[in-house]
Amino acid sequence: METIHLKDFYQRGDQVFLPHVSVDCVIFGFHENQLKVLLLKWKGGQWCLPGGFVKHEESVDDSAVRTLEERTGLDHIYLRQFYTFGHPNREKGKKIPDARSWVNKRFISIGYYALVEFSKVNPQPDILSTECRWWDINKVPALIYDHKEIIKKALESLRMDLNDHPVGYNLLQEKFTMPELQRLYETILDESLDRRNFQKRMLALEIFERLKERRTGGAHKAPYLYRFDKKKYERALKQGLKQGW
Amino acid sequence: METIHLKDFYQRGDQVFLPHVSVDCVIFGFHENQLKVLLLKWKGGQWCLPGGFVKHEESVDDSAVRTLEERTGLDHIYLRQFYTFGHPNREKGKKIPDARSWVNKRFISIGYYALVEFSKVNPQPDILSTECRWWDINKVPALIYDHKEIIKKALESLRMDLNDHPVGYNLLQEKFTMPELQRLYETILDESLDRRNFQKRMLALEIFERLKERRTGGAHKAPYLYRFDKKKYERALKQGLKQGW
DNA sequence: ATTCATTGTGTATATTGGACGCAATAGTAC
DNA sequence: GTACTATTGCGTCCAATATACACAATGAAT
Repeated sequence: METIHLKDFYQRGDQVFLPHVSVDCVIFGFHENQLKVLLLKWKGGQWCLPGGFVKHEESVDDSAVRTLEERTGLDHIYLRQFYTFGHPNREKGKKIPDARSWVNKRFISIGYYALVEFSKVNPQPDILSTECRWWDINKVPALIYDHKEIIKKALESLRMDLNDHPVGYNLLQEKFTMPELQRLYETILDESLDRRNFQKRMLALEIFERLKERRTGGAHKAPYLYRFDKKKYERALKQGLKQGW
Repeated sequence: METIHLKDFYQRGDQVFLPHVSVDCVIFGFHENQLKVLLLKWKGGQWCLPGGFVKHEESVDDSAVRTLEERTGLDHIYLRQFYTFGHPNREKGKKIPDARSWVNKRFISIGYYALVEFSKVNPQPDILSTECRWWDINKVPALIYDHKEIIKKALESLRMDLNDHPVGYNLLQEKFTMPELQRLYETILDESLDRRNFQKRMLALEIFERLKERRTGGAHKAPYLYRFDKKKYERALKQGLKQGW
């Protein structure tokens, strides 16, 4: 994409990308007890979700992965498709410089959300934007199109998924404490949880490994550090990780 | 669609429909204690899911609704988008008569599943097919493209949704008995449930109205008839219909 | 050494879920 | 009509789980 000139992109992008189909990514991060989303500042001045288009021979998933890698500098990101947005007027107020461009048509957008380790991300704008940075989930600015609705639905999906898929650790550093994991859950779910019951519940999943290290430096008793244990996780999955019925 | 000639559809359908975007519907029915799906016999001879294309000014949801109404003769059907399929080779072996047609390109397909009352459906083939009929979910024939995978994912989604959304009644007639509802759940979930606990659990939802009538004619004690009560349902939804956390 | 917020672990209670008992009932057999 | 049988409606008991809460241990600050 870097080698494509903007003019070419507008005029002949449809030779590379499928028309009418786009991908939008809601990239979640967690920093200073706040849930964040990564947004781009569109050259028109407004903010929007990082997204992209699907190459003619590329899978939609891969398109999302490519967008993610380009915006964050990371790979192997936790990614999940959650909904496809297809209202004909979802891009109300669309303003594309080149009126005749293929980009100036109606688009169906496939929504993905991603969970990333905040501190590792190196935000990079794309060729259509001038800035890329984190926003507090409660303070996102006005966004183009239906992107606010997409974020809303992504958060709802994440909350639902959290019930039966303990994926929250993807938002934390490799080693983390139970209090840190709890703050994360509380922030995502927007409610406070009992410290002791939370710990019991998480440990009952048997997908974390407790290290001998502790997080020192805090003003009080040093909590243990934990690490996600993929082997334990896969074993737990096979046993059926607590689901309905 | 009926007024469109097949030749026009292949040659100029892209003036009406978005290229590269399709909708596939997994229509579930329930009959004689069997879960059924409605399939079409493609003119090439193979079977496939009922589906369609999205008009330029039409929402994707509406496209699914249109397909549903055309294939079943019903409206106000319970419908849910569950996944979008976007692998570039998902239509391996595609054989479109007109090789140059827009239909002969790659398609992204948005998957919906529908729950319908079996006895009310009047199956209708579309212009690309010669036959439309129900198939037992366990006996579906070879299907084109990735349609078998789509059915599989639809069933998984239905099973998941059933945990927190008691939508099963959509598959039954207006009045039904608890044993009938239980057979339905057992069929969808593919496991047997305790009769008494099932009844307790369903009635605890407080979304059904028990009628004074009973289902007579059976060889034994006549069970009560129940009916879905939308007002109760919406009240229950507001109270939070049993979810995690 | 004392203080204090925080952590690790445990218990007591309430709620839910699953296994099962039993009387009532609608048809069948005689 | 009477006895029989499979099914239904309603209930109880026990285990599993979830929730509320108690208390000692810890580590930095004073």
